[in-house]
Amino acid sequence: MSNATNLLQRETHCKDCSLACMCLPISLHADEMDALDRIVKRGRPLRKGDVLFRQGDEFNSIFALRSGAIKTYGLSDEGDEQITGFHLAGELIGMSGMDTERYTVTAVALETTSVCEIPFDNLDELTAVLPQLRKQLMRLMSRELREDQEMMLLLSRKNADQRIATLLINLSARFRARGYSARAFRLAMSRNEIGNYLGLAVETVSRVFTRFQQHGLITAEGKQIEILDYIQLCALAGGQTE
Amino acid sequence: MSNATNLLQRETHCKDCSLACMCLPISLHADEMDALDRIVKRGRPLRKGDVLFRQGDEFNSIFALRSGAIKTYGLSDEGDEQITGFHLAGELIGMSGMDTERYTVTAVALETTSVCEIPFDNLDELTAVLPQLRKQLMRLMSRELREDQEMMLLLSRKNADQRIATLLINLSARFRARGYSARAFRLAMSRNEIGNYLGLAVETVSRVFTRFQQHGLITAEGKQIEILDYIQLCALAGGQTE
DNA sequence: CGTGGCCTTGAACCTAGTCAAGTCTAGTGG
DNA sequence: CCACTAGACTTGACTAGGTTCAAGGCCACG
Repeated sequence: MSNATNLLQRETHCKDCSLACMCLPISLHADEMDALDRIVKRGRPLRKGDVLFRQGDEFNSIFALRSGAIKTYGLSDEGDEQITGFHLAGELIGMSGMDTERYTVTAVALETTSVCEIPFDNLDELTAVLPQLRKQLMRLMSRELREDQEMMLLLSRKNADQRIATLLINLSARFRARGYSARAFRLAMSRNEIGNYLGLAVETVSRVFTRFQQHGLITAEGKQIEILDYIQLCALAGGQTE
Repeated sequence: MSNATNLLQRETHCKDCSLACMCLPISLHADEMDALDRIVKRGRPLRKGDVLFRQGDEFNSIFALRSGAIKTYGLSDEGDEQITGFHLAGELIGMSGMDTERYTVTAVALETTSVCEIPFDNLDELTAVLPQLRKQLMRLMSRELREDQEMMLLLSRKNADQRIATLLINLSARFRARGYSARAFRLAMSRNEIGNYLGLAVETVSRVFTRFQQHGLITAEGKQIEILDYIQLCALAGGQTE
């Protein structure tokens, strides 16, 4: 509505978006991308701590992250939060709500974050006429299934060291894919959130970070991480206990 | 090809299938169901131990289970199998292969099992013209995402007792949904497979079963299970340690 | 400069894993 | 039909990795 918003909207069409290559528009033609673009809503950025949607809210849209980072969490039976994922630019969230018509998790910004809102009914109609879009939506859901399976493997098979190593390698690869350094980056989430996500106590996370530093695998100053021994960290993440 | 196969095929159209209400054809009209039916292939039943598809095989079809039970597993980095799910009649499997064009898990029959093969390219074309089918396919994927999230919660938050209780309650509900007894049923999987799936050692699974019996929650004779105290088992599965 | 939140460190405890027998069961062949 | 065997299951004793509890340090922000 304001000039600022208009400016923001004008700046960011799918065809100009550097993330298009990993987002929904993959392999759409220019006119198809326009059609997609027309249904996308781009609001003002979220600030750290802002809620994008709440578990139980009516499911109307899925969201593509344009920048920043989001955590999603559900409430466990005891009422405390269980983080189900950390999401970076180019990723789609909210899809698990499709089944029940309500979001199954809450999504909160970990830092200043801008998102594209994609009303699902419109998207659904569009997928009927754009096979490539349909395919990509399916692909993204399928990929999430695969990632969840890897997470299950991590949770049921890996020890604390391996879990943290896996997370670091995973983040590193995702940063690289987005054009950032794979070697040095800043964690958007707290130790507490890492522990919650990986099924570890905060204390354990902390201890593993110190141990990794003592062994010269990484340096960690607060949230600033540098990977020193990528090879060995990979090996750890991969499974074998060195 | 044989008479037997023809008979089998004739017997089982989607519109006659008792599982249609939880499978893909939900809320399709008769003619739409025919269209779906035309692309479905129904082969001879699998016997216990038969492989439906292998991790790494080219992804061409998804499969709907008509009867029996299937386990899916991936190989962990150390090379041993990690079971990612037990699947019963009416469920769809193979969808996580969509992303990579290869199946990400191996699917093996736990008992005599018949499946409907649904070539994905045909299904995809059909979803362009059948909005209800598209919706249902999305829903099923979305549901699987939600179930995976619950599994992650189980693996990162629940102790051995709660895990086993959750599995039993979950199976019980699924049997009920299929018209079988929710109170007494036969497990298709071994203790080993249960442990593998839930991230527990076989010995732990065994101990929990005995403990549950001592506390009068269930009886277990081999794979035959009877739930004696549904309420308390639910409470356990739900989270609180009684 | 003080406060609160986040992070780190230490010590004790506990759950589930591992190792090692031993039992039960289903399937096989004499 | 029964004896035999391999695999599945159970049970006990010990161990280890991670949680919990408790305390103290660090940093950012008012």
